[in-house]
Amino acid sequence: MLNNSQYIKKLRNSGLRPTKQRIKICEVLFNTDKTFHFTINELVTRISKVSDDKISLATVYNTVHSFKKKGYLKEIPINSDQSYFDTNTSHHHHFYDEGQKNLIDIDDADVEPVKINTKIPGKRIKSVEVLVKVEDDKS
Amino acid sequence: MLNNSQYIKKLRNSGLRPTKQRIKICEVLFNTDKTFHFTINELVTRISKVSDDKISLATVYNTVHSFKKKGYLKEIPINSDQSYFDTNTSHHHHFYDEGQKNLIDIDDADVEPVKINTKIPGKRIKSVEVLVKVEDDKS
DNA sequence: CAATAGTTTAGAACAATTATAATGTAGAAA
DNA sequence: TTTCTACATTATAATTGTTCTAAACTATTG
Ligand SMILES: [Mn+2]
Ligand SMILES: [Mn+2]
Ligand SMILES: [Zn+2]
Ligand SMILES: [Zn+2]
Repeated sequence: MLNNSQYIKKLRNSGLRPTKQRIKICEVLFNTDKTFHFTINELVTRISKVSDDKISLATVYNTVHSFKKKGYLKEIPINSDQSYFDTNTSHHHHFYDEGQKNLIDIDDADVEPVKINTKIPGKRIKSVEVLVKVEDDKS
Repeated sequence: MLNNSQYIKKLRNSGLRPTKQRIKICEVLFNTDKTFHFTINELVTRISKVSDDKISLATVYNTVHSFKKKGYLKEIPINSDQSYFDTNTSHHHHFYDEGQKNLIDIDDADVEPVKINTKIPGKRIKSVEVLVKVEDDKS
């Protein structure tokens, strides 16, 4: 929930020039109370809804990738057809409804620490993410 | 670790005609002690190494998809670029080394039951899978 | 056998993503 | 302010993984 001048600062601090395209994408992605998940095409649609002048598809891809590199977005491997991105960059988990193709956050606090009783020599754990697949409860 | 006539039975029992292509793919996928992960292209390579006559790419795709549908393979969402498949169809978890793009099984017994302290109304949990990202332990 | 439904195949089509190369622009230097 | 330059955007082409098509082939049944 920042205003444009704050996005400009944020971009500059990241070493990214605050172009009008990047600022617009910041607004669409971050100017909201709730975080959300999106595909590139969904993002393009959102952008076109709030803005008259269009941003080229290449720029949307470029921007999403640089935001991911800077840590402002996470990529979520759910579907091998399309990349899903997440504006929630905190450590968290997901419910996924394969039927509805619906992805819902699970707060890290709502998952008790996962104990892994094995390890790989020479490797250290970087993150532990839980994916909970759900289905309709037609009991 | 079955022989051809057992694959033929298995295929027939699944309602799949035991063609020589499907039998060959069964051999490559299941005639081994260890389960493994693969992409379609890696499978095509494996096939061409053990066989003179080639199986068309379309058939490899078709077969992998029907085996997945029959429950003989699982698809693993690791990478949004390419589909990864797993000949280990038991419930288990994964270590993933993003650097080496290396995927290693974690036995279900090596992960203590994951407690999720939240739920979605009207939905029931179908599975809980843990992805542990690892990196080089350069300490 | 002959008939038929299922299968394989080469290649076309498709969709997501990335590369290209020309044009535009933000920021710094003059 | 003007100029310069590295960075950014864009339209479009290229690439890649995957699916579709429709013709040829084959396992199975009668
Ligand atoms: Mn798929
Ligand atoms: Mn990707
Ligand atoms: Zn999320
Ligand atoms: Zn596995």
